Amino acid sequence: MKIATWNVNSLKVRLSQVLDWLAVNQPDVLCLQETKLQDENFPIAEIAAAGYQTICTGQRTYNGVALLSKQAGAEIVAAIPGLDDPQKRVLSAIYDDVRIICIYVPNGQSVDSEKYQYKLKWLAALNGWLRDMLNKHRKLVVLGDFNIAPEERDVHDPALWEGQVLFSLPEREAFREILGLGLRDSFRLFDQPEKSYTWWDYRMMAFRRNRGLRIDHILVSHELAKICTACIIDKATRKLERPSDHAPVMMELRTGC
DNA sequence: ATGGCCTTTATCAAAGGA
Repeated sequence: MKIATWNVNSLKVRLSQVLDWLAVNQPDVLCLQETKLQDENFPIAEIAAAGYQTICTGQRTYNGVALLSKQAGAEIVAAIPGLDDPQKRVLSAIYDDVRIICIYVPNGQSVDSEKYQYKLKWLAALNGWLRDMLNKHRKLVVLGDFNIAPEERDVHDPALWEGQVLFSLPEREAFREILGLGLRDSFRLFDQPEKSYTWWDYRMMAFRRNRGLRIDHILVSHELAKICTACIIDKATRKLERPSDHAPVMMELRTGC
């Protein structure tokens, strides 16, 4: 079972790239963030023609998440219970017997902003929800754009980023606490190339210079970590014309189907 | 050096992203 995540930074702009990527990589489930589409404008027909079903929850201009899958998802959840949040950042369903939770964590803007406080509050609510979900689902995947680089090796220039949003200690601590609930960072279950990142700024030729951050993650419960066989970042999409600033991340499980 | 680039929108300037 192949499960992937990709912040596409507007599905309207990136639809042809997503369809190409599905055809080449054949994931069972692809989780999208920053679709920036209201549900009535979602390209369900084009995605169906490519052999994928859609579950989406979107809003105009900002945010928006979706699940594209070969098989139908069940028991859909589209918000963190108990968190009053109009922003569309969460979507979850069960595929086969795996509970998949797609998230788009708030960016935070800067550590002295209200958006940063919202980010920390959002992460605390996510933590509480994941604790409940892990109690109910031994086979659980949490993936998406976390907007957090967990460790120094996930940042091209840790000294430059020290204390900055995406790498500040409170954010990294929130990430660590989520792992502490009983999740593993699937990317780090395997040997990986040094300086592996998932996001590069559009400016300053950041991709060409590999000045990036690893902020998109696929976390797996301990039961799934035992059958996880690979996790890769697909940098090829970042070289396309009009790329998303994020690359897809894909993980594979040795499952029965 | 506080910019740079990309996307969206009640557009031709500003906000948000990361």
